[in-house]
Amino acid sequence: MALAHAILASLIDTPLSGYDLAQQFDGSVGYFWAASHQQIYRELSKLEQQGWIAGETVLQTGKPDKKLYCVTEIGKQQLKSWMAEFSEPSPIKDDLLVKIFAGYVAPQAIAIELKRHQKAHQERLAVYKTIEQKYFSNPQTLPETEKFKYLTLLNGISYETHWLAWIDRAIQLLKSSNPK
Amino acid sequence: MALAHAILASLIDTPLSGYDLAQQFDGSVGYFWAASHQQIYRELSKLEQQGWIAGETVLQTGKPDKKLYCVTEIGKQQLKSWMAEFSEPSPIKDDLLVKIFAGYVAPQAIAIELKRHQKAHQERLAVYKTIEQKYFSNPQTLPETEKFKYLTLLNGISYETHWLAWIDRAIQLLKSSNPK
DNA sequence: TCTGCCATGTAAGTTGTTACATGATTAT
DNA sequence: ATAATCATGTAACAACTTACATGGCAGA
Repeated sequence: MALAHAILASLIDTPLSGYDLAQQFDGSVGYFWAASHQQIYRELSKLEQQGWIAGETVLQTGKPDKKLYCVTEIGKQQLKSWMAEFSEPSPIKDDLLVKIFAGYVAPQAIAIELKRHQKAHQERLAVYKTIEQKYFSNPQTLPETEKFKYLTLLNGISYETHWLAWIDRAIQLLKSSNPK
Repeated sequence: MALAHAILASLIDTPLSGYDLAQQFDGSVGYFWAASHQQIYRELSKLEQQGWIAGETVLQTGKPDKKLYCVTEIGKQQLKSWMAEFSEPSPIKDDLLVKIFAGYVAPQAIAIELKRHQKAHQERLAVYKTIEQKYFSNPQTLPETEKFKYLTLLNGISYETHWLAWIDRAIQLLKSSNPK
């Protein structure tokens, strides 16, 4: 359900094409709700059919035509009522944790995986910190809307920090048990 | 893919029935790879067909018969090679963050949601801490296998702590902007 | 010339969710 | 009586992934 609403949320401020949305979902919103371009196009067709969004084809010279979508009144109402609904914390699905739980390999192999993940989380964190410095260096003076976006960014930073701390601990714990 | 392997991992130590597995997935492994009983039964049929596991029907008195599955040699190999594969950090999918990002409701409504989630995370954390005290009160003396399970528990604790800290910050930030 | 970006989609397959179905036993 | 637990599944649907497909334009 949330993909539809994440799209609505993205279209509230500015009309976007499917392509634009796919870009957006590869960053910003995509950091906490990933979606491929195929999913997005499919969802857009469905939303247009339902009348939650309206599309308008824009002819372009030198580039393929694009179709800009914006949210209809019905769409806005739908978004609002979805926002008012309760939601549960989303269940975790994590390969790495399944692997570690299984513990069916040499600790060495796991250590390598841990280091790969460490690198990935460090990179993600660096991206978030850059965004923070660029757009949110002064949180006190942010307008309401921006405060919400800032909160999601803080969540990302907190999340990556948690992972990095845990990985450190994990590496340490595995080392202590395997001195060789 | 990981469901199959999570099941294999669960069956490595002891043979279990679909029902038993469903119970397990509602706790322990389920904390980082959720699956419903329908999914589990479907996956079990598939795994048996592929020859990764072998099922044996056990007649019971007073209870319906059950089918115990154990991992075959092929299954063990599959699990091992999957464990050696690289995996990426799993993408986040979180309703609450989409809602906050959209910021399309009264801050009040969001504050209510935040408190609901706070409660849920507190409960989860309490469960983890209980497990820690019960089974892992002395991490130094744990055998290798148990160390891995302990690590996943630590991850859970770290994760819930991260959420709780973020929620505190979020509530605070929303309050400061809306004194009324 | 080849890579990458712009822009849109289809098709097939896997995974996950929701609802339905059965039937015996045990506890309230 | 009624509800809950044990135990197993089917069926329909929704969501997601992977691969394939097209075609022009800009830059190295």
